[in-house]
Amino acid sequence: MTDVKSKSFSAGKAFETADRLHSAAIHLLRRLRVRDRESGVGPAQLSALSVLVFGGPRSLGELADAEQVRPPTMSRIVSGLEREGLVRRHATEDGRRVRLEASAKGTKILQEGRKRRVESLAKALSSLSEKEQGQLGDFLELLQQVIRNL
Amino acid sequence: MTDVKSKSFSAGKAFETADRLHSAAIHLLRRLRVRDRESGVGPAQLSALSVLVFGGPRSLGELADAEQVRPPTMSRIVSGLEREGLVRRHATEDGRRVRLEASAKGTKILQEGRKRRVESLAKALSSLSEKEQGQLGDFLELLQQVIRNL
DNA sequence: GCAGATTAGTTAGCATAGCTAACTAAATTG
DNA sequence: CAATTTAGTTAGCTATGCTAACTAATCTGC
Repeated sequence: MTDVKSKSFSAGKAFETADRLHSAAIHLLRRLRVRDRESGVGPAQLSALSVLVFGGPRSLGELADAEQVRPPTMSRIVSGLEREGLVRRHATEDGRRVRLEASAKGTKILQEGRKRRVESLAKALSSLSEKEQGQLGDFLELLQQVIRNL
Repeated sequence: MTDVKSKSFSAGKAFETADRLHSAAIHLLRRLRVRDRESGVGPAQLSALSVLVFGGPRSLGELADAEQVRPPTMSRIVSGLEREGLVRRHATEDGRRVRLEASAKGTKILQEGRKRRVESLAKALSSLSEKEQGQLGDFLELLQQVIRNL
């Protein structure tokens, strides 16, 4: 709040940017959750399923790493997905590892969720100019880079 | 993925933007949560406290609206904040309503959390050029607008 | 001015999701 | 082949989300 000029990014600006990013992420997810709940699949399950659908099969540990959660957390998320028939466990040569794969049903559910999400988003985006919509894509590029470095 | 050109925002692009926003929000929060956990205050509590600190005192219902959660959910979040002495309940003329106010301790804890968050974010932002850092602020403006319309 | 309706908040009970600690089972290593 | 390491699960805690059902206070209409 004080300290107006530092090397390249003022402390006040950084504080504000951090808070706004934090708040924006929280509120965005709360809104999207409303639509996602229609699928009967929780947000963590949906996100994990998305990795399997778009990134292909992998082990539980790899999925936990991709989702930045601990193995026990991912173990339970996968149990839920398996119970609903959205993901299948397969044995591998390494008897400790499991190979997780999205089922056809899981892929379908995920794509339906995407459809609902995009409906909400498209509606929200309609208030932006075409140019701004393009900028949003650039922003996401930047944001993804920031998150990777976080 | 097909349907390359629609009126102003192709379906494929909208799908991708929706997914990327969704995924970015999830992963951003997971990362920030790591630092926020040091405060011993959960993410929902921190977000609610932030509204009281920066937006001033208000009723439980108003806070629930601001945070986009149901009253019972906010009631419990506030109970946790009160238990830790970060928020105080005051009576109002309307006997049904409570006036929620951040305590000095709550304000201090929030600002410390901000500090930790901005440390992480500043580190992540250091990989961006100065110009990109400026753009990030502008794009946040856009994102907040999208969320308000969601 | 009081009976009934409305409004604010809480309580109870359920589910998901995060964690650590402690366990099992399988593979690797010396 | 014994000891260590690695992969995953189970158990148990906390926090957050919801709906349904409750209490208490205020407002409305006659």
